[in-house]
Amino acid sequence: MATIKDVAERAGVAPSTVSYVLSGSRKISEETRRAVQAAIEELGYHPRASARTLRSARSEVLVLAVPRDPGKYRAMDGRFAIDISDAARAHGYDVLLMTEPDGVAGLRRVASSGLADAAILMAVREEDPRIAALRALNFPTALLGHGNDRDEAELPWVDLDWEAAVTLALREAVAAGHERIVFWASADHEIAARRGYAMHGLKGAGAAAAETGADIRVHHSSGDPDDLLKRLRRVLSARPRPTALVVQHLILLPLLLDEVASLGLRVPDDLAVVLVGSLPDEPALRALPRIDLPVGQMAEAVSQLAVEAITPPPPTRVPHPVPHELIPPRMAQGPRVAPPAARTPYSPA
Amino acid sequence: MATIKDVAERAGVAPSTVSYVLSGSRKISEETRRAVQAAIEELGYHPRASARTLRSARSEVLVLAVPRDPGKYRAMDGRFAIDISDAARAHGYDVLLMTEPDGVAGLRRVASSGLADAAILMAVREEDPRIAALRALNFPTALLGHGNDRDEAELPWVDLDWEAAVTLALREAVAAGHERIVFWASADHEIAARRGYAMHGLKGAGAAAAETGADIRVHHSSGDPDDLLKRLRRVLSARPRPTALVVQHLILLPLLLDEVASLGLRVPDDLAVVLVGSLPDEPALRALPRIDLPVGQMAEAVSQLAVEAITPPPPTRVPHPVPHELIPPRMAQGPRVAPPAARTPYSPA
DNA sequence: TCAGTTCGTCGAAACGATTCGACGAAACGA
DNA sequence: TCGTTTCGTCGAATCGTTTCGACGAACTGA
Repeated sequence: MATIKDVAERAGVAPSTVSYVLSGSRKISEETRRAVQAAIEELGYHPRASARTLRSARSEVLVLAVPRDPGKYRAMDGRFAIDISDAARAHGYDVLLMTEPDGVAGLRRVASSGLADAAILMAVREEDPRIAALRALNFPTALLGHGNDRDEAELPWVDLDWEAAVTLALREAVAAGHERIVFWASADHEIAARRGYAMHGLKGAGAAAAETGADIRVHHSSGDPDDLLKRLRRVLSARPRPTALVVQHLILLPLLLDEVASLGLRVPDDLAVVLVGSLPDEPALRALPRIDLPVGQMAEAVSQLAVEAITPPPPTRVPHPVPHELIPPRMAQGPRVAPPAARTPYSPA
Repeated sequence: MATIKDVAERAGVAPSTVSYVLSGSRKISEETRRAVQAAIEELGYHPRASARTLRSARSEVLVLAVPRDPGKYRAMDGRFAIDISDAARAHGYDVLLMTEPDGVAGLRRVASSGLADAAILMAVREEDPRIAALRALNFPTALLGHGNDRDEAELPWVDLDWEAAVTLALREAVAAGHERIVFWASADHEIAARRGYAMHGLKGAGAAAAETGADIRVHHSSGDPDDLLKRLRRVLSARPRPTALVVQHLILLPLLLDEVASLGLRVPDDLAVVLVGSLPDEPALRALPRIDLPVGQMAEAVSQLAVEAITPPPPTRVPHPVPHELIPPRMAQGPRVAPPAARTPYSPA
């Protein structure tokens, strides 16, 4: 493994000169620069990350805390991880995965050993102990998602405006002519845990009801497949039957659609289905009107916030506000909400 | 940030003594050990990873190269990433994500800067340039999946025995009484690229046909949703209609099932569906007989191989073989393959 | 011609751990 | 009593960068 010393020797200069060529932080003559560059190429030299980090106290690494519900896996999380990694690279950072069930110990270890320069937290929960731990270490942190926690106000975050998203989806359903709409909210346990997206979604349903005056019934989903199906059957057997279903709880969506089909209901003729917070670019979902979770945009934004948190802007006369980004929802490219079929075909007496 | 020196001062010993307490590589009196431990607790001391790495030339990090088909996202990849991260931690390693579209440059950078000690490559393709690059650097590497590449023989890998898996699935279908079975193989582009799982799957179908003598038709899937649906409709409109469908191309499975339903076919009464290589613990799939991809087991195995590749076993008289692990398939817990319905219900004359 | 700049490069210190050889004190055997 | 081990600890070198101050040489202006 070549070191900076080897490069210096081969180029006939001092190691510090090589360093300056690399960093560009001092003026170097064109001739010297060329000699150094040549030596670097010839030796295939790459600076040791550890030496750099030791000296500069910067690792150029972000740690990403992935939520772990043991036994449960959400495709969305993987997608975020990949998109965040891409976005971070664009800022010159690599991404380290933190999947330990006890995120607190893991984050503490990574943060205080200097393995990473900042953390990105996914799926923050209320009174999240990871937030407290990182704040105690004064470790730069950005959050993906937000709730209503006190601590969160002090940290930068990015989120889809779930409230506006649910309102928008319901409004579209109403605009398409639906009068009896069911909002299939987050699962019981998410609501019990007062997850941000869950609470905001419920609020959005309330707002839509008030705004449109339509008959919007809210039903909580369930994490248990059988339970979910039972509830769905009950909801769809009500008379008159709802003609549109706006779904925020998407983890079990295939199961849900399957059940709808086996109840003999055709989508969208018998039941219009609208999704809120879906995985973008999912071919399987292309036939459904939906509001995708803007994963790419959120990944880009949260990476940027994390990087910015590393070197706080110079203190100004007016205190700098902690940046929060609420992304407005928009309907995905694709089909619009289908109008309800006439309940009973028109038959003149 | 406390350093080893601070700890030493507070404990009234030399820095080296602290190091020995931490590593246990020299005998230390109980009294001193306690004093040092106390100082460590009080100061919340964590050794700097960079200093450690600089000195020891070990970063305790694995880099995981995630396959990137731009615009495409496979939930399986995220799942592997998370499971591998868990498994690596159990060996004392953290995982760095490598998602750069040009994996070669990224891996070269990480490898030769000493950011990681070994690499895990997912979705290896034939003549994979990443393999060549890493081998040129003599960088410890383990592969997830295998094909028929020359280079692969030199590197450790883990894979599901796709050939046996497909054979097993088809054999189960035959055993359940099916006589006309369609094997829905990988997509055209995967086969054209001669991906390992695709080729092995096809081979398994051939083996099953030879073994059982059943009428097994092989159809290649398509990456294009519309194309896939077109092919499916053609296959299912053949007369006599196949009674079982063994599916290896699962990315578009929901779409496929949707189409089956909208053709008016009930699963499994009109058409038994068997999956090969599915994501484990997917509630949506619990009603289908299937052979799950053993993600956890593969993640564990590939992590272990990567770690072992870092410190090669001492050379023995007989040369050490490169370890390759082919995991035997097994049907997932859940429903068995349903027998075909009698084509025409029995009706005594 | 000479003092003062500017320019390009160098040498050395520092970052924070690990580890080898050394060393004083205590324990040991003869 | 005196050499020899053994035990526990220490000091110093080392890993490979970055960066600060210094220092000749060349250039400037009077």
